[in-house]
Amino acid sequence: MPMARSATRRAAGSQEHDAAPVPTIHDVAIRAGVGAGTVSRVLNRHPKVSDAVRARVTQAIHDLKYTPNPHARQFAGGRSYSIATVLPVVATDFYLRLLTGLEDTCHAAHYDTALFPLLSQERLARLLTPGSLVGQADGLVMVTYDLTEMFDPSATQIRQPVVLANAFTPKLDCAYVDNHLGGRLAGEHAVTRPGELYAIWVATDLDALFSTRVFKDRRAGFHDVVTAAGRSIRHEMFTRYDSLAIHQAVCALLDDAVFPCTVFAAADQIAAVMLDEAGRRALRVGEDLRIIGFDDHPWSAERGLTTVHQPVGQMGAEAGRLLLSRLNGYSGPPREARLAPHLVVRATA
Amino acid sequence: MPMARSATRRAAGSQEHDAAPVPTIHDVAIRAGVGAGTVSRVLNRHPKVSDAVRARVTQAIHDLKYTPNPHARQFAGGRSYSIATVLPVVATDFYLRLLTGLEDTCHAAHYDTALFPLLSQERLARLLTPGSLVGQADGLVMVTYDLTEMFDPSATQIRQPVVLANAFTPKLDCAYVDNHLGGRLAGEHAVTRPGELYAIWVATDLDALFSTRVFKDRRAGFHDVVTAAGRSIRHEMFTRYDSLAIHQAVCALLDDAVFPCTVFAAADQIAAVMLDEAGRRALRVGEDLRIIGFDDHPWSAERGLTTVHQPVGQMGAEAGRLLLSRLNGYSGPPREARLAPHLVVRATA
DNA sequence: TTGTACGCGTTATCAC
DNA sequence: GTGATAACGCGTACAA
Repeated sequence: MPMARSATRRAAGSQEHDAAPVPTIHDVAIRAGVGAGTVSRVLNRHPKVSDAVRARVTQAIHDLKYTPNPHARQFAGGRSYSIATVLPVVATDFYLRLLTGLEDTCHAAHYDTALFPLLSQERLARLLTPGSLVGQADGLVMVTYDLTEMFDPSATQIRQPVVLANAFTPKLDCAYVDNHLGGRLAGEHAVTRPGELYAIWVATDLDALFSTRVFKDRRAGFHDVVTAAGRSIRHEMFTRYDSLAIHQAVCALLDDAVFPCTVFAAADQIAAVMLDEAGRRALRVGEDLRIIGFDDHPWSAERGLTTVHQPVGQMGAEAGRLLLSRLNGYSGPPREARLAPHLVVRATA
Repeated sequence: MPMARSATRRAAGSQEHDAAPVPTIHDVAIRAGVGAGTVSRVLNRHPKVSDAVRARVTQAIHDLKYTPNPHARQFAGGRSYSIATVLPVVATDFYLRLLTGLEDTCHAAHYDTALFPLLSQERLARLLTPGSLVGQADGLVMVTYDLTEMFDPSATQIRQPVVLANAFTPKLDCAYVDNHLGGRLAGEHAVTRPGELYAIWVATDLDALFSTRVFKDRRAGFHDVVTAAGRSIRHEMFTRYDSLAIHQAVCALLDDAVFPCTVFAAADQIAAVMLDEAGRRALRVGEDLRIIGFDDHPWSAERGLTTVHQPVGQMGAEAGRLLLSRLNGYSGPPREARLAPHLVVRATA
């Protein structure tokens, strides 16, 4: 007869406070005057539970401050209700928007998410091993970089479903923005403006660790349209995505630009720096200097930036949906959510 | 009689490949011709296992590519062998060094680590809840920010031992560098140099979300020494830790600096930008302009930067050691590892 | 030194 | 609609 057996469990090495017996599903069942199975059904939103019982159980859970033991849960053949997200450097608006979309979707389905930033190759290798915490998640989202490509499949011990966000491969579910189209949209607008054309791109892959096609696609799209219009780009700059490097590239471009001109900056972050610098140089933005960005971050509207809008939050949400679909049993061929960007014309171009 | 029962388990929603039955401890036991308990003992480095048996088991583990199921492991009353690290923005040399030290120590003890970057208040609140992945770790390292302070203890559902790295509180185990001493060391060197004194600090706490005493301590130490020497700082700048903001602060400082002078930059990152800008302005570094940094990153030596060396990797390692000690049963009062910085004199000052 | 048996908290499959 | 009960994989007494 199971009684106060819950009073036993205690995390190893807990600081001092001895009490705080972690309540179990049985404790809840007793307090609610039902069986453990019923509590489980309430927890898992099983449809066939009477409202009265559901209420009693919910109340008991609340009273006892009961939280299901995630390990026991996963262990019982169920799932851990956790999703691992592997992504590059975290502190940018882009990833913040993407993660918000992703997490909102996952949390709505009662999944928790953990972030695994890509810091080094060595760390990455350990990440993709089944013993690691990534291996314990029910599913995996890889943002911007398709890590499955970096290892031969036998070494890659990934057992969970994987979806890619902001990247594409035919082998996996993907949620991504059509960057080639984005480049074309920028190009179509740019060629209608008078004067010279310039562009600043983000140089990735410098350390050859990871690679993404995002900026290549934007550039290809822009080139296609510009060429088709019989125009050419007077000068293209490449910069690391670091605000000092961006500043230097912007200055270098403006130093020997011929005005009037239109600049396509492959990211709003770059466009913003160029706006600052243009102000410092007393250039008339929208006349001498026209600027088209890419991203449409919340602050882009405030600054009057003409830019290519990316539905970033939606991309995260789609990635979440694709993964949840797999977790709910879908096992067909890979699917994709290709999202279309659109141009937002404001004051700068 | 347990046989191929392992052939049953399968992650929900796995992509396609049906096979790959995940081996269990029983499979290993059978292959090695021993009991399951013995395999467990080998896994947990129990001393009383004969070398011969240990070898056979190890071989079987290798052959089967067996990995213990972490959930089952934790569930059986053991530990999950995972440590959660909560930290601010990740992509700086500082955190890279710290994490390296921390992870090396933890991995040596067969613990895996997961990173939880602090992106928003909302995310943080969910992090500290027992159901979240952070709650599943055996222990917790909080870097730079003491998150336990942000919530009243009843709401903070942290059940695991916590250690602070790069921060201090008397309530918890801490590994930190004596930043006040670091500031004093910089000050003592600075006052021996001719000319004016300047300083650039990092302004934290701007959004009042988190707070750290790190830069306050450096400033206080520097002030103490400068004042005691009967000197004063001609001008102090504050900058966000973002390379554009840093660049602006550096330019502003140099724009109306009186030379010769000595500048204490509260982080090497700032000192490096100042070195760049000084070169651009053709200032003679080490004569017109003397620069003292703080951190001593690997690249600081190459640039000849005089700086306060912080043993960052060691700080991470000490944090790991303190946590492992708790996990191994220590339950006494909080302990601290206070590490001493030291001045490294090179060409710039 | 090694094998056996039990229990950890939860979900799922039965009967009812 | 609900309550028993059998797994799930591993650690660990306890017996040998």
